[in-house]
Amino acid sequence: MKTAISNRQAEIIATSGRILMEKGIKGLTTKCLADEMNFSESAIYRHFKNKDDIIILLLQDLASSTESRLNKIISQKKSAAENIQAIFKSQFSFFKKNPHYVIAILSESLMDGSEEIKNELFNIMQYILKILSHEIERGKKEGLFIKEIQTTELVHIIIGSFRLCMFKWKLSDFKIDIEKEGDKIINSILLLLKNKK
Amino acid sequence: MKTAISNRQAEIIATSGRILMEKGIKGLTTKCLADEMNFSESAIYRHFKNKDDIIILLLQDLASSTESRLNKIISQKKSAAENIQAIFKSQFSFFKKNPHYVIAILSESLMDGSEEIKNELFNIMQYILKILSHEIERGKKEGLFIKEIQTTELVHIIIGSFRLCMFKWKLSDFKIDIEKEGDKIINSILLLLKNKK
DNA sequence: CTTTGCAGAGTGAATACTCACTAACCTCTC
DNA sequence: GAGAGGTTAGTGAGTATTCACTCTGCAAAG
Repeated sequence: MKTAISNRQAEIIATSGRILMEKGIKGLTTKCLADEMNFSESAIYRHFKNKDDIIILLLQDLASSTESRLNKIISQKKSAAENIQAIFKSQFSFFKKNPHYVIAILSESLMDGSEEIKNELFNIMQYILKILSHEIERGKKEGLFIKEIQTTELVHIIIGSFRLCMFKWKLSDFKIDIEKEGDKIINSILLLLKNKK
Repeated sequence: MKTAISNRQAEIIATSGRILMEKGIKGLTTKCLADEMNFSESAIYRHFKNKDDIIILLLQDLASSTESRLNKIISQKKSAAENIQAIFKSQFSFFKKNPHYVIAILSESLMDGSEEIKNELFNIMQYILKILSHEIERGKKEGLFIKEIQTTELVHIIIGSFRLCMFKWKLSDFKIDIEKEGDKIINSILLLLKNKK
């Protein structure tokens, strides 16, 4: 399905990322993209069918990089708590290096957009949900996490906290130290999850 | 400061709410608003300086109704846990009746919009933050909530969970039973907050 | 001589907002 | 109680701008 990405396409999605950071979703227009690429608007359409396809490629990039990154972590088979911590740390450090993805993930305009884009966003969310659920179940079986609360709810609380971190970070124009703030939240959550003996 | 709202203005913000539900933020255009009001686009400007002012009034409505609603709850001086539960229940039942506010609250386009709109959204968030912090501090003093985690983090976790509820609800096109789902989350959170003796 | 990569000019649709104008109504005065 | 003067709420035709996207043509590469 996935055709190889040309150099030019890679450049375009990289530039799109930069624009996302500088001007937000609304700033990501074909005109702006062409300006930043130092070529004309019409040149874009030599490399992409339409604007949606640019965003889709960008999200596919995020999806595949997220999956390979997190799969590596959970394959190490440490404790559930350690894995969850490692997942969060990895997410925060990755987004710190690539904050433009946060703009895409939190964007309602993308969510309201084309069906394909929506699916890409869903896939990413579903994947995170899946591995978090798995780790929590594992933690419960190990007797480390409280069993009184359903996994679904725990995952909800974790993801909600994570998203709010991202949201606050974006609101601060990415000036907050997200790794520091994120750490605080992970540790608090892990403390809450701990089984009361 | 606040001048009295005319009937027409009230009608316009009510219609805006309906449009928000039917067509989302993107659908809330002056043309659409005029169509739904059965008058011309220009007539809007007899009642509002500009489109932003319509949204500001809508958010001010939300703010004042939220404050009076929640102030009543916390003034009853029940236990912190009961208050937090009542706050959530009140929020969920209010939003169930007025789901269009959820669209406004979760909207990034509004957040990226005018400074005044952003301030309105901030005020609402700040208010919720304030009363939740207060209740949690109270719960800690009463010895009901765990003291090992800072209030800031606990509030973050609670608000994050709440926002994710809203987000999922909106994603489902408001088909999920938000009061039921919300209840589950409140109870889980309150269980987590409980002091481990 | 065909494909690739681009430029330039343009298109149609949408958007928030303005402007000149008007019909209906209210109130005061003679 | 009839006109004068003013207000209110509306119309319809526009404006400037922005947006994604298209069409035609051109130059270089293979």
